[in-house]
Amino acid sequence: MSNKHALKQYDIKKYRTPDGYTSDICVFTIIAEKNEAYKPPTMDLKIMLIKRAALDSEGNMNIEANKWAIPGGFVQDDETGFQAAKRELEEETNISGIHIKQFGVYDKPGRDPRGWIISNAHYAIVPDTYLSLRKAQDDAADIELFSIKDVMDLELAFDHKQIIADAIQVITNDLLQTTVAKNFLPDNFTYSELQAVLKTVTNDPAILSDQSFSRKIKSLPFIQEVQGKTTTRTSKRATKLYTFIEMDVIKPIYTARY
Amino acid sequence: MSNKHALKQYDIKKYRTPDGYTSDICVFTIIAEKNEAYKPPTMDLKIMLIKRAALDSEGNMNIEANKWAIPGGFVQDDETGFQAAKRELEEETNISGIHIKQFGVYDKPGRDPRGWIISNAHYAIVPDTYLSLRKAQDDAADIELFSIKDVMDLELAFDHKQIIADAIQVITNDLLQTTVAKNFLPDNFTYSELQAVLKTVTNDPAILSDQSFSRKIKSLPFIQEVQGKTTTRTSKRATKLYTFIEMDVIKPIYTARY
DNA sequence: TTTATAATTAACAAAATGTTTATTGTTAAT
DNA sequence: ATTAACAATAAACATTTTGTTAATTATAAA
Repeated sequence: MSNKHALKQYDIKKYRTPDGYTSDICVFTIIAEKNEAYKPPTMDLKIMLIKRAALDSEGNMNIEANKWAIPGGFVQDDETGFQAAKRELEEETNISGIHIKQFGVYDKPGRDPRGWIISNAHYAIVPDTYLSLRKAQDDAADIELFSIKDVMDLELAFDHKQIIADAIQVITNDLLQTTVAKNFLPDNFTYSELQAVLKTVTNDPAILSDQSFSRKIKSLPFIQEVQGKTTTRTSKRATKLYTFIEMDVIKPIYTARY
Repeated sequence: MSNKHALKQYDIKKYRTPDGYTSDICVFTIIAEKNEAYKPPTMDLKIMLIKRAALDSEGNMNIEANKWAIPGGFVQDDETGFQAAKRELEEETNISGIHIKQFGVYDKPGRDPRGWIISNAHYAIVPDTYLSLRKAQDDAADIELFSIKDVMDLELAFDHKQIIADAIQVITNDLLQTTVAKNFLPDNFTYSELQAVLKTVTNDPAILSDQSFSRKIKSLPFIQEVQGKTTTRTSKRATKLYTFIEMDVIKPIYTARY
């Protein structure tokens, strides 16, 4: 078998090559909904979509026109899909340091009517302020934030419905099982701000309960209390601030409580 | 920006296309090392590698010759990378129903000297019996199982060292945070068999302790005791058997104990 | 001055875990 | 036939953690 394998690998021209390689990005942001003074925030997880134009630059009917789609573009031959995602997103938002993670490949034959096009899919976490700003600047008819509760009801281009469904699943897992939530928060945050982020993706009673969560946060090894600094963002009373510690955390499902 | 985006997507011929799209597979198996009668097994997580031939089918020097590599091959234009992985693996092992999961894309320019080749990487879980058999059948000089503790010391082809390192990280996470361990086990297994699988990737004391683990397994919602059936595989005394229940499990790191 | 309210602490019962010590059932050795 | 060995459990109990409810604190706003 390994000879067969070697043969296959060698004879490169035998194989048809893809017609394109794109990098696509599910851009998530969390907006604070009822952000009243001295109140803990209520948050909602949103995804940014762009509306495909009716006509292309040459005045012809555009493919998948008027449908909502995730942003993306072709990967250049001097960059990785990850770098392409980063480049495109930084062009889009004018900010750097965005958290991006690759989560899937979409390559089903026929997924794009223009040819055999491989999509390398990423998700990105963008602080709310940037996207709200961006939307205000542009005329913005073609860019919109959708709640993850609503987005599956839209008519979406290509196989983007599947990509988005997968992205929501992955970011939900990551928010709960990694420290990626830090990318939705300021460096120093209150327990209720972290709690609000987690509440966008879980109903776990231990996270929903203020008393339990504010007690628990003190014993988490990947979170540290910031000494001598408080805020009144969420309460009239000065509130303790916390910060994430860089650390890999893996907790087996076999040792958890049910 | 969305116009720029639409333009980019339309003008497909402007972009260089990849020279190839491959599907590569890190094949993991767990072999029971000291499998004495009436003893709980001691297991070791292994990865299957193939040795690249010195010469190709035309008698020329092969690229990356004599180095160890993960199996893989080109994706055909009528299949997905996932299907290609499945096809290649089934050709290889002659078994079906293998658990396969996509975990990464490797597309760094220059990663393959033959051109711009995108690798879609998967990991597969194969029961030990099959691979041992296979190895015995072939002359098998070119196929070998390496312990994940040793594999990083080998000279590996292309960027396979990175791919393997990532695969080990991913399967470690998955073994602990999902029910994927079931693919290493018979349908009905004892607590010590499951424990042996988990011990290949963790030192968590709650998993290492026989008493704790055998007590805990009864309360896990995704594992069920098999009524009226026992085995003496691991002990002289008849031992209870368990089975996995199909179920998604997510346990937040924010509610775990530390 | 009072009210309202977010954050936090206190208190305590209930549940889970760590740990040590028995018990059980069976094979293999004497 | 008896006994030693041993994996799998169960039992017991101290310790830790959690769920829950109630109090306390601090401060803006009425």
